[in-house]
Order: sequence, then structure tokens, then C-alpha cells
Amino acid sequence: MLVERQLTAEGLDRRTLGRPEFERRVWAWKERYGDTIKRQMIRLGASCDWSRERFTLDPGLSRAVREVFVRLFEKGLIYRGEYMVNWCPRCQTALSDLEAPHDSVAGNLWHIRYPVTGASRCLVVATTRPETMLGDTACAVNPSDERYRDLHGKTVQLPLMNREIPIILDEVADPKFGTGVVKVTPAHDLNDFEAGRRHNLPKIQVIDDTAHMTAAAGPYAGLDRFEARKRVVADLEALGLIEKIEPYQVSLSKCQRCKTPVEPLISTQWFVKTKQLAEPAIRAVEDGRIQFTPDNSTKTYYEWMYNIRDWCISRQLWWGHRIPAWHCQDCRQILVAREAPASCACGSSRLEQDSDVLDTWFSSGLWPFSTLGWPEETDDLRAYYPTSLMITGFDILFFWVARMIMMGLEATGDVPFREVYIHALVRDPEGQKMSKTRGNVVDPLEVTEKHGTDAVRMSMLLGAAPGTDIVLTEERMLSARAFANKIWNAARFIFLNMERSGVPPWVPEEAVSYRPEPVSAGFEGVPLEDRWIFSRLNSCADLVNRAIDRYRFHEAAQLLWQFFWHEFCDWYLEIKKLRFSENSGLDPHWRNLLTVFEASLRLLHPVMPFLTEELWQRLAQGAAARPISIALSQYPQYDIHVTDHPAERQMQLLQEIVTAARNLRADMGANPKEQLEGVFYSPTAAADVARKQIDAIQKLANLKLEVRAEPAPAEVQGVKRSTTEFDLALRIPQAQVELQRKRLEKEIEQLEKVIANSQRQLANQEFVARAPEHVVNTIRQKLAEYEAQLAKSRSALAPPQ
RNA sequence: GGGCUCGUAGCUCAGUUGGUUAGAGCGCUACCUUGACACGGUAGAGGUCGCAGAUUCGAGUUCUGCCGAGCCCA
Repeated sequence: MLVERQLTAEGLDRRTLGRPEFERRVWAWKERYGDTIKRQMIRLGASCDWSRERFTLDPGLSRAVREVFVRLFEKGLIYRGEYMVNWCPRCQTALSDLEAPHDSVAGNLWHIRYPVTGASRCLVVATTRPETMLGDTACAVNPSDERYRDLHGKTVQLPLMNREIPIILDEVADPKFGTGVVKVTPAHDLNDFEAGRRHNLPKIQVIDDTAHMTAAAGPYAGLDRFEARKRVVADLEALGLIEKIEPYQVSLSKCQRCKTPVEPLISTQWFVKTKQLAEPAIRAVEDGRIQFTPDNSTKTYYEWMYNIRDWCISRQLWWGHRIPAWHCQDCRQILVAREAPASCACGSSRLEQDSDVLDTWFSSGLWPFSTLGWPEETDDLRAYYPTSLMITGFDILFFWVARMIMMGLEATGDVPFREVYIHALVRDPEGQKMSKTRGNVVDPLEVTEKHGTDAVRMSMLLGAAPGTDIVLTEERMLSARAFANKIWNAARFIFLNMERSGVPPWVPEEAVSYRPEPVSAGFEGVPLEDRWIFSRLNSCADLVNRAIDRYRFHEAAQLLWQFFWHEFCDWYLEIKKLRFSENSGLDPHWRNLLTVFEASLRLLHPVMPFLTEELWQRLAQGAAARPISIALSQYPQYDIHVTDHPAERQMQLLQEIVTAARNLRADMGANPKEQLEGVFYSPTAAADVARKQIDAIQKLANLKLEVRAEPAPAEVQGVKRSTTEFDLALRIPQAQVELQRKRLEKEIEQLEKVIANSQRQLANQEFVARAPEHVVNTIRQKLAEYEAQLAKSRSALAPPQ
């Protein structure tokens, strides 16, 4: 179409150019612009086996097209027939139903009087296209419609044409619509065409393939169809035959490519009988040989397949696969063959190939096997067919996916793929579908240039929940860029400190078998933060792998974000700052840190390929034997032996202590830079954690802390924050103690609410009797904890005298 | 007309088989230019999960109806 546009601009058209020259031009265009999408994909970091790139007009694929066509024809599944097609008067071609989408547009419903022959009354018919009345060959009423019972078998006089046409009884007339009478124009409306078939009505074509009126339209011949409509209406009005005109929403089909209103025309086209192909294709999905994700696409698929109609596959275009059929110029016989036949059965050698080409989706439907060398039994075909996964958009579920399944089953006897993942559609910031006409298309190369490819990928993935669309907003991309920046800065920090500590180029060890190293002898000598981060990394790898397996990419992206930013950076690196020392060399702290960091990069790599590749190359530069790219390295996998529950519990306590202290500080309005003194009380294992991790706690909360392995006394100095495990008291100026009251009151209020809830639930006999035991126990346990905490908060609010 | 999807914090959305005080990012508020990062840090405010019923000991989650938004097919 773009090539035709170019020609128009040059004052040419394809007819003056001739077919060979036109084809040459299209190929030239394809050479020049054909790999735009490929370049975009490369820029977005798609890692495909580009050596297998194919084009449907490549020789191998063309051979498959002819093979399938001939086989279907020989099985009687392809036929040539006269049928009503969607005709584009501009493109001069037939279109499939899918290529002629219809919109609701404002129009009119004209009510026209047709005088009944030999009677003084008129039948009133309602139509949205008055100009087609010139081709009417009947009027129809519903057989069950009592109002018109007396007119059965009568005729009416077609106004303007003065033709006598019968009144037929047909279901096409809906008694509830309009007057219950419809005009029947078999040559220009699909429903009428079918009604005409049922009643053997003549088909009078009054509009030609350029949308002008034909000679059959009498005085209107030569007029454009819309001009003819005006004239017909004006003439009818002059005759007093217009009863009324009411505004009406018309369903108007337009050519998908050029938006010209489609004209339904009768013509001879090639069709595929789809019912027989659809049956096995439905079964393949029903019995699970093909699975859709998200699952609701399955319903859409069934809906279409159960109601499938024959597929018009011929196009009157000059670009595409020529239909492998030859017309004998002498006996009119049509020969369908894989290669051009030399002569016809009648002996004539005057054979001309059909001028039509095939719908592009015909060849696309063969893609999964035509690209692998079919019909030859190639090694590729044996190795890769059926393919594992088809990823595509919902908008071509019918165009492409359904047809691949039908064609795959028909040609090879097996499904073309096991799974279909329907990806999200990217929408503009207003949630609108992008379209060239609306002008809201986001150019991937542009946003990539602006925010970085990795940020664009991350922002899309974060929104990629199955079944929802992705709204691509500036804010989202900016926040993803902030994440990329965070990774970059974390790396900078690491590289900088490696230098300070005199760490030599690091050689990654076999990360799969690596365990965090102790800084002194024994398991207890492994720093808590290392035990913890290895356990967290392992858990993250597990969840990310599982999320990806289930196509829950938004979940994977969020897990990676949470892990890297809020665990690795916020806690791990912050604690590690305490462990660095000048000239330490590659000590266990460093080995642990670098191993986790390297694995994190690998974990992040599918989402942010460019950034992670860059950092990974720098990080692992010392390694002699390693993959040349992070893309070729192993993706982190879950290993049950790395899970360290005690470390996770201890680290959680550390975090709770630090958070409690920060809360207190914020409540008191303490300056973050001011170091506060405090006392930590706990009769439980928390005291042990506090004692061992005192450095980290003091650093992270900017405290000078004394740890006492005992319960807090009734009254402490300063302000106090309590959990079930511990009490933390900070010394602050007496004047600020009052500030705590508000927070305590709020906390008490919240606790009272949840305690009341829990109590109500536990008081319910039926709940205790019927709910699973673990649920009841959890609530009992929680209630006890709430109550203990409430007691502490109350005493802090009003210390016993 | 038939089918499908969605209504959860100001915005964009998570919430896996019904079961702890419903989450995230952005935005917002307060404090902090601390030698990785102000594209940052810490703390915080903000939701009767569209409405009305039903099932259940228990519903954001299941069912029905209604209201609202969108998509696909006729």
C-alpha cells in the first residue's frame, strides 16, 4: 500500500506501470525498509537466532504455499465460487471479513413506500442504503408476521425503475425491526444475497467495482454511489414516496488499509472451506494439546472457531503469492498444480496463470513449518516441530494463531505449537490503543534513546500482568530509569571500594556451589548479612524463575526490584560498609559480596540486558574461562541448601530493631545526624542478635546502644518502642517526650481494634468448630501478641506510679 | 443483539486455590546536600476494595442482579 501511495505521489499507478515493474518496486521498497521492525527488536535487546530470519516470499516458503494450496484443492477444501465479498473500490480487491472491520457511524434510516400492485396501499420498507433499491428484486416479510398475511403472493412496483418484484416470505425480515418489511438486493448485501439464493431471485448489479452506478441503474448510471443516494432520495421525495427519514447508527464496514467504505459485491473468488479444518483445531485446544495464556483467550478462540465462515483467500493485488491455478484459454478448464503445467487436457497450451494472489495470512498460517523446510522431512522439522511457544497479540488471534493451528494440523498432522502466550498491548499514556491515524504511536527507538532500553523494558514488564494492557507513561519509564541508576550506582560503590580495599581483579568461582565464607573459623563466623543475602538471593531466584515460567512477568520484575533495591542496597550494602577496610585484599567479605552481586546481575539480565552486560564485563574481567557474554552464563536457580531460615529470622529482628529506633527518632523529630543513646531490653534470643549485630544496629539507626538481656523495667528513661520480642528505650530531652503521646494513642487505638476483631472471631463457636485448626491457632497466637503489645504501649503511655 | 474484560490509595495497577492489621510504583507531607546514588535516604499521611443481595463460621477473592468503562464478533 505504501508503494502504491508512492506511485500516486509520482503521478503513476500500478496499471500504467505494469505487473513486473510494480513487483520490482515493491521488492526494492522491502529491501530498503523491510527490516525496520528487526532493527527495533535488536535495539530493544531481543536475542533471536537472526540466522533463521525468513520472509514469506522466500523460495522455500513459497514452495510450501503452493504445496498446501494444491493439497487443499485436491481434498476439495479450496473452491472457486461466486459469493458476496467485501470489495474495496479503492484497492480494487476483495477483502476477508477480518480485513473489513465495521464501525458504528451516524446515518439515516429511510422509510420508502413501495406501491402494492393492483392495490391502493403501499408497503413501507426501511433501508440505510436507498441507492441499492435500484437493484431490488424482492421485498420480504416474515412468514409469522400477521400484519402482512394478506399480501402473501402479491407483488409491488419498484419505484424509479418501474419493475414488478415479488413479496417473499423469509426470515431475513425481522418483525420487530422498522416496519417489518425489508427490501431485498441480492447483488449488494450479504443477507439479501442469501435470501436471494433461497428464493431464486435474480441478482441485479447496480454498483460496479469502482463504486459507480452501472447501466442497470438506468438514469443513475455513471454516478458515484453516494451521489446516486442523494439523487434517489430526492427523486423519491418528489414522488412522495419517502414516508420518513430517521437518524440511525449504521454499522459501516471499511477497508482496514485505506478506510474506504467497503462495497459488498458478488464476484468469483477462491475460498477455503473452514468447517472441516476448524474441527481438529478446536479439539487440539479442548484436549489441552495447545494451551492459551491468559486462559480467557481460549473462550474467544472457541467463539470464533465454532462460528467460523469460509475464508476468502484471493486478492486482486499484484504483490504476494500468485494462486497456483492456470486457466486454459481454449476450454476454460482450470488447472491447479505445484508447477506451471505445459498443456491442458484438451491439448491446448494456451494457459494463463490466475492473476489473483493469496491473502498474506494464507502463507503466514504456514509459518511454523514452512520456515523449517516443510514439505521436506528436514532435520529442523524433526527437531523443532511442534514448536514450544507462540507469542503474539490478541488482535491477531483469528488472523494468524487460529489459522496456524488449522493449517498446521492439516499439513503436518500435529499442532504447530504447545502454548500460546497472548502478550499485552502497549497503550499510550491515556490508555488509548496506538494507531498511526491517531498519531499517538510511541517509537521504540525514540523512548529507548531518551530513557535507555533497560528502563523501557523494565517499565513495560512492571505493567505486564497477564490479561491487561501496558500503559507506557513517562513517569513509569522515569521510575524504571531510577532503578537502572540505582544498579549503576551500587556497582560504582562496589568498584570504588574494591580499589580502596586493594581487591585484585576478581575471578568468579563456581557460583552454583559457592557458600558464604566465614571471616573466622566455623559456621558462626559467617557474617549474618552474608548468610541472609545468600538466602534471599536464592529465594528471589526461585520466585523469579517460577514467575517467568507462568508468564507472570510483572511479578518477576517486581521481585527483582524488591530484592536488588530494598534488600541488597538498603540493607546488605549498608551493613557491608562497616566491613570494608583499607588493604584488606580479597577477604571473605569481598568474596561473598562479589559473588552475590555477580549472581544478582545474572538474575537481572533478562530484564535489563545492556546495563547488566556492561557491569558484568567489568566485574568479571579477571576470569580467564568464562562465557563471552552474561547472556550465555547460567541463570540463577533455586538451591534448597542455600536457604537459611535462622539467618532470615535474625536479620528480621535486626531490621525490626533498626526500624523501631528510626520510628522513635522520627516521632521525636530528632535530627538524623544526631547520635542518640539508648538501652535495648530483651529476655529472648533477640538480645543475642542485638549483641552480635550491635555495630550494624548502631550504624543504621545512628545510636549508641546498651544491650541488656532482661525484660524492661516498668519505667524507663526517655521514650520507648516495644514489640513482643523486645523494648527499645532512647534517651532524649524531656521536652520531647510529650511528642510520643500522640503516636502511642494511635497505636493503642489500632491494637484495640484488631484485638476486638480477633476476640469476636474466637468467641464465635461456629468459627472455632468449623475453621481449620491452623487458622484458629494463628488467630489465638496473634491475639496473645496484640495483647502483650497493648499492655506495653499502655504502660509507656501512662507509666505506673 | 451475542461474547469477553475491567471498576481496589490522588494516578497506574498487584492481590495465585475464600482465612493474620488489603500491597507496590509514581505523586504528596516532614526531616536529611552523610564520600555509591537528591534518578538518593529515613519516617509518614492516604482505601467502608463500584452498588445491592446471596452462599459461608469467614468474601477484595465465589454466585446473581444493577450501575459505569472498554474490547471483540454479528
